[in-house]
Amino acid sequence: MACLPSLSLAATVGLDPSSLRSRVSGHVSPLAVEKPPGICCGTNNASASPTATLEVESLDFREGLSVLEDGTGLGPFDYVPLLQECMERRLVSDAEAVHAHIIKTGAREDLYVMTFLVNVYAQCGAMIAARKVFDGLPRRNVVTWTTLITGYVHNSEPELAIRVYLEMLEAGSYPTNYTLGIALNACSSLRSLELGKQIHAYIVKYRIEQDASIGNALCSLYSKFGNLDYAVKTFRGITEKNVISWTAIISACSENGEAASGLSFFSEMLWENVEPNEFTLTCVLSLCCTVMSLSLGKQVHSLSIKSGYQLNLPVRNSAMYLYLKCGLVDEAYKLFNEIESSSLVTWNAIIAGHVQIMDFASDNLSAYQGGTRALEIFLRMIHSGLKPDLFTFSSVLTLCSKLVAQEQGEQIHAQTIKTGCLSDVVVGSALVNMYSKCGSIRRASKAFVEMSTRTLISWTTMITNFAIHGKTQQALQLFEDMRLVGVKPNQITFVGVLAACGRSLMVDEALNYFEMMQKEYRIKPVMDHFELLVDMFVMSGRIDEAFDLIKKMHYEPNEFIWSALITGARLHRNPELGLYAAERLIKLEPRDSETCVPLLKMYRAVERWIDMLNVEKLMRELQPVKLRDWSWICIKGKVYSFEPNEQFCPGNNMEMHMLLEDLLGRAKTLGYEFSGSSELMDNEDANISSRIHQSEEFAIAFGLLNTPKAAPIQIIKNTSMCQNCHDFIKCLSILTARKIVIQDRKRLHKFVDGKCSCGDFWGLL
DNA sequence: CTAGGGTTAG
Repeated sequence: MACLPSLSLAATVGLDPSSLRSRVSGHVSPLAVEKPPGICCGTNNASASPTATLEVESLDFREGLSVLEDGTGLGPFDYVPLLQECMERRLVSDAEAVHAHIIKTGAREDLYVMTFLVNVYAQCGAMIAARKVFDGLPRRNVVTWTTLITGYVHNSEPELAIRVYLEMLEAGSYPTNYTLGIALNACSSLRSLELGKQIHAYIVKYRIEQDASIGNALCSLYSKFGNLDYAVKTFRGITEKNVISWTAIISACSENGEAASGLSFFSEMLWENVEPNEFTLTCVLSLCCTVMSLSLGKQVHSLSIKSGYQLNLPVRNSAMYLYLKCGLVDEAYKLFNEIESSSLVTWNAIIAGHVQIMDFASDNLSAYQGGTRALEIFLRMIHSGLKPDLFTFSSVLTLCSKLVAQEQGEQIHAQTIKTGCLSDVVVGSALVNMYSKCGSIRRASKAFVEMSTRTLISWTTMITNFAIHGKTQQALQLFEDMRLVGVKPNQITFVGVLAACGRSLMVDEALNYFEMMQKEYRIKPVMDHFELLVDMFVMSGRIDEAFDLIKKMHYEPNEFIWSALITGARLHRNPELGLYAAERLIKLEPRDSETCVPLLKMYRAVERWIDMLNVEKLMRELQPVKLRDWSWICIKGKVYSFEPNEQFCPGNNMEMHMLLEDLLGRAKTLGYEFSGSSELMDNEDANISSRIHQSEEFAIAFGLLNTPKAAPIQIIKNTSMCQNCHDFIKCLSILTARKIVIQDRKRLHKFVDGKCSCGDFWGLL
């Protein structure tokens, strides 16, 4: 067989395993038994001591070279320290300098040195140079071949790696366990299970699965193909498990969403007295982060310091990320600032961490402050000359969606196009979400249509966002499209679908989908689904059905559900049900002051004054954390925050007040009426004759004064809007001819020409 | 042969 198989994937997959086997018949022993001394350590002249030569290690690299210049009659091993230095510095120019020198002194006759050189070029990412050196060699051994294959795998060229692997067999070299390991790795990068299986068959035939190098590679191969059971089986079969075996199985668990199993493998590993290395620790720290176990994470972190890995970058990145996500922000910053040569991953981690804790910060205020900080960090990162990648873009787009920062989001959109990152599904999905959350459903759906591939999350994002914008038909249509394409919806998809139905009070459809979710897709309903359905029943005046559903839940209903039922009971004059629900709500010790408002209204309606006083007392206790009303606006990458009746605004206070008073006057001519404070929590101020400005009104005024004419005004608010402001802002959208977008606690409001996209449920409540 | 950072809801 003179010619090599073609490079195409089809051809490599179609490779006949017998062709592999035939080459080794009669040669089982070297394959199964012989362990090569290593890829970059010597195979020949192993007795010669590579380090006992010139003392170049203490010298500067260039000086080292010049020492060599002066020397005469150098042996090949004189190059070893220099080549080692090259490996660490990873500079092609260094490698070239040494290479030239090697040619000059004739050391190129030495296979060990030349193999090392191939490895150096490969580590520098210079695969063309590596290949050239390789091709120029008069002879090669299996280590040389394996080195080249490894280089291709590490430089993301698995097709070439496989091709070289086949060339090697062709040339009559027998793979070692290392060669097979890296070849398996190439298969997993290629997503070629077929070829992997062929190599596996070969491995099984020669009974070398128990070998650590091969077993480890198999373990991670199965893991990458989502078969954790096989990975575990392979791991268990390895006779002499090393640290790498343990790390491989732990990371396999991590990869397949089995964080808890990963952690138990880790503890088993410690029981077996196997010492974790920096790879293990990094992976375990990330598992602690997944399960949000700060206490375990702290222990693992101190273990890594004790083991001498405190300076290892991945370890530090993981620890930093863990502390940030568990709320130890100062601790995380300490690590961040101490990292000297921070990598892109470091920056990505601190940005992503901030974005994620926005969801579960103890109060909204600190969440948005965290978001502000993340935006600053991102801008600082750009300023320092680092190039953002897929990870950065997806996090920052999500950040923009949470900050309702469209201007910033648009700039990032442009960047993703320029860098080619937009073709990534995750980035694409994040972009869709960003435009929608900034109030532009049109651009969101354009971005969605332009995606070349879509995942479950992409579809879910778009469906949910149609629902948020009140586009029920589009949401449901898209859901059907998604099913047609064969993508299986998940729990969250149905949250979007039910929300879409709820928005249009399509009760029957909602119930159909609810049933479909359970019967056809075997998805257990969670609290979110019940909340949406109860809400829909209440809005439709079907209180009894709401209560029936609550009784059927196999969860303890939460405060939002009782609160919705209370509202329904009050509106539809069912005091008994209302009082019952109130009792249940109070038992839950509501942590959210907004759920108490319906409670107060109901007690007042049935004249239960003592109960009312008690609830008010309860609310006063909650007040400091929850009731403070804040709004934010993001302009040119800066976030400005506002409180009600702002005394010290970031802008010109007087100008903002005057503008608001003027607008208020003109709104009245449009029929706006101030109906007293509808917020019961502001009861003290309810009698004050002058109108109180809520925080979002200041934010709008600031936006009007500081953005170009006709630019949309985009705001976030940590509490729910009151009806008063809602009416007023409808007028503002006419008076100022601007689109005004407000993301409040509960929903997205998009005010255009006096109308809001939220569907105006206010009248009902 | 083994490691760190990303997207959807509430």
